[in-house]
Amino acid sequence: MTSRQHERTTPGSTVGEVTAQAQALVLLWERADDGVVPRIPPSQLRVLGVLARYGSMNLTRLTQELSSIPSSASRLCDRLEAAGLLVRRVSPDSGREVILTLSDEARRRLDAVAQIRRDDFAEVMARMSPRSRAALLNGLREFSEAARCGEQESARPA
Amino acid sequence: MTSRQHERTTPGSTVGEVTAQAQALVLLWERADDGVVPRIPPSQLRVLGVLARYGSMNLTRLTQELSSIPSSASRLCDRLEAAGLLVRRVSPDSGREVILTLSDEARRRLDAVAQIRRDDFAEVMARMSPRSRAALLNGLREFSEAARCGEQESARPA
DNA sequence: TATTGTTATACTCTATAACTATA
DNA sequence: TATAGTTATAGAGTATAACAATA
Repeated sequence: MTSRQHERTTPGSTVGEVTAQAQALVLLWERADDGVVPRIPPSQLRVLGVLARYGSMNLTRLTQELSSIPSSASRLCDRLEAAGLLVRRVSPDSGREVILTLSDEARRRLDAVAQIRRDDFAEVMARMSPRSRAALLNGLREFSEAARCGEQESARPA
Repeated sequence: MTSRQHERTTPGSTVGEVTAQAQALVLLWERADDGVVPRIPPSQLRVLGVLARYGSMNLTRLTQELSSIPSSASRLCDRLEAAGLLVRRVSPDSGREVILTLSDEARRRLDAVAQIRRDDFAEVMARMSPRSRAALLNGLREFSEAARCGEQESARPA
């Protein structure tokens, strides 16, 4: 399993170039997390991000999304609940499941992070040519689409 | 300071679209960190990443790069040193400064993470058209260049 | 005296293991 | 009996404050 089929269809040099050039974008993306006040620890922010992307879910699902384990996720939820960022309630369908939901305050904080991020990106993109901005947008759109398509079979085995 | 000049030169809708579509790339990027075995905690991996990008540095510089404080960074270095991933030695120029350097083992581990990342990206990019891959690469190149240009003045104030 | 870095203490984060409760 | 989740306990991560050593 050291070599894969796709490495014959997509030149490794292009893949290597993309990952190398993507770093600046990733660093700028992550920088926004440090900018929100009052500060939210990275682990907690990650939980909020998962819930914002996929909606309410139970603890088992959250555990999977975090590549974590139930006890760690449960502790995280303890702190988020204490901070008023998360609501935990028993599922109406199954008495042993818990439904995790973002609080309104959590949504406001996530909006703040997203706004910081857009400001950071706007500052960089203002220095790009319109043509480059369009290339970036289209490239990212196709990448997102391709990532969505492969979401099912590409879940990394435990 | 609620509205900025660049928002008049780059349409906010494009910026919003790019940040929205960039998420899939960022998530895939970050996923590689969970895949390295034996596992390296995110904070430690972040330190290694900083040292790999900028080379050896003293603790004050590392603290700045992490948006952290000296005591936290020093503790992190304690654990990295104990794990054999980092070498701490007194600077030959100044007896109160410490030079932090990656160990060979750290470089091997970082290489492993990078390889996982390239494999993940290759798998997604194999589902893109050559044209889209080229657009993505060029867009990211321009973005990186623009980010580098603005690095000086855009350091967020403490 | 200012700068560089470490240490004391306390709280947050994560994992292993043991546990409770529901299906 | 298996599944969903929580609770000990211990080690990793982070910040505030106090400290030692060098410039």
